[in-house]
Amino acid sequence: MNLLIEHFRKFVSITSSEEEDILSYFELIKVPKKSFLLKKGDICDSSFFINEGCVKFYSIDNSGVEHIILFGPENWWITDMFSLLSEIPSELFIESILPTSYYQITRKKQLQLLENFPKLEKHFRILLENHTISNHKRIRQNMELTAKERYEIFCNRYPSLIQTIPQKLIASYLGVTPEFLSKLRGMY
Amino acid sequence: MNLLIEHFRKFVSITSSEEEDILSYFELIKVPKKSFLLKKGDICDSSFFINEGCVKFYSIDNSGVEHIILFGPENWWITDMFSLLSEIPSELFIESILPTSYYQITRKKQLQLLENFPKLEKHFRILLENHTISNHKRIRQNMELTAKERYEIFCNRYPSLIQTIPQKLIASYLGVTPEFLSKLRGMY
DNA sequence: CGTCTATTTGAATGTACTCAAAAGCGGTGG
DNA sequence: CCACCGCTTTTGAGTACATTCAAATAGACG
Repeated sequence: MNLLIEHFRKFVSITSSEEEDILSYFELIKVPKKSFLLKKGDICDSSFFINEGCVKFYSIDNSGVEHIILFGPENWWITDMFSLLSEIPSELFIESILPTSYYQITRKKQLQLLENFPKLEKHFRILLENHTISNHKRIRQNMELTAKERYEIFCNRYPSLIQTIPQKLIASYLGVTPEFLSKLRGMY
Repeated sequence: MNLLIEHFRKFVSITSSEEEDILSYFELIKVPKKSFLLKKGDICDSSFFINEGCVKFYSIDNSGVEHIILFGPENWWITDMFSLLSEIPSELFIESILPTSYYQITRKKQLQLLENFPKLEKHFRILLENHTISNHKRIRQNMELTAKERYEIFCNRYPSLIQTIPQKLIASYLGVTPEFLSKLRGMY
């Protein structure tokens, strides 16, 4: 019962004889919290599949403030696509916020994987389609809703994260200051 | 010299004998401005490639305010991926803001196209990758920058749109009121 | 030319931010 | 086991960015 293979099986059928072959393209890595999978300035050459734990994908603006673009919980696929494709140094960070294990695959190996298992093209296309849908929702919500409404939606959607991660990370994801989020929470 | 075929040729090689066959999956449609390619409540069953002109992709919030998620100028690929994939009625609108011609392809035909020209899978994957990069930039900019900074970036990036489309649409894209954008522009 | 829409301007308001300080909480070492 | 340290969360006062509403002006198009 491997999470990564199960993940592929959501959209593509994989025989048990293929499993091992596919997994050989990946490296399984365990890290404690506060470990960096990617740092600003690095050229991102890999994609990551979060197997256990959670990472944050974020930027740091000119004033030194952190902005979380998205969380990568279990079962999430994450990379800095811009740096990965352009081979330009990344402006972003990927960092574990819990003890985390993840599968890493370099771009080169990913391309080989797709050569050898063309049916996986479909899998990655579907992932990207779903990701695009989420991004549009996020953009809409940031334009249409107040911080309070966004917080309520976040609580409903990620009840488990609320319990396990610091409020200031949620504030950073919602695009407000931790102080302001604290005030919102008081308004009930 | 066909824009759509040239577009495919950016990432995938297409022989001249394939051209006609590929184009047969699409329908070329011309419309005046203020025509709807998609309305809220419709199930989106097609994707659109903008050949000439420009469309806006937007939502209308509970207060009746319009929020532009993205512009689709020439050479742009656009659809409501959520509705297209889920077959749930769309919450979004796609509407021409200039006289526009576009290629339309239904989901069904697109899947057939991919069956018959599997190399196009790669093309659509790359499109989605680039789209994902743009979305992340947009999310970052909305969190990191003030309205004024976002406006300046928009002017630099889409100088041609500034000349041709109403300010209020730019305000809607930037996520500010038209009145406030007008004030920003006065501050030079 | 007249009508409709877009843009500008101004005053009052609201949402969210900054800075500062206090309170709470969790882990670590003595 | 408790005391202390560092980090997170809360609270408060003052401020800034952006909105609302209203009205005037400018532009576009039949």
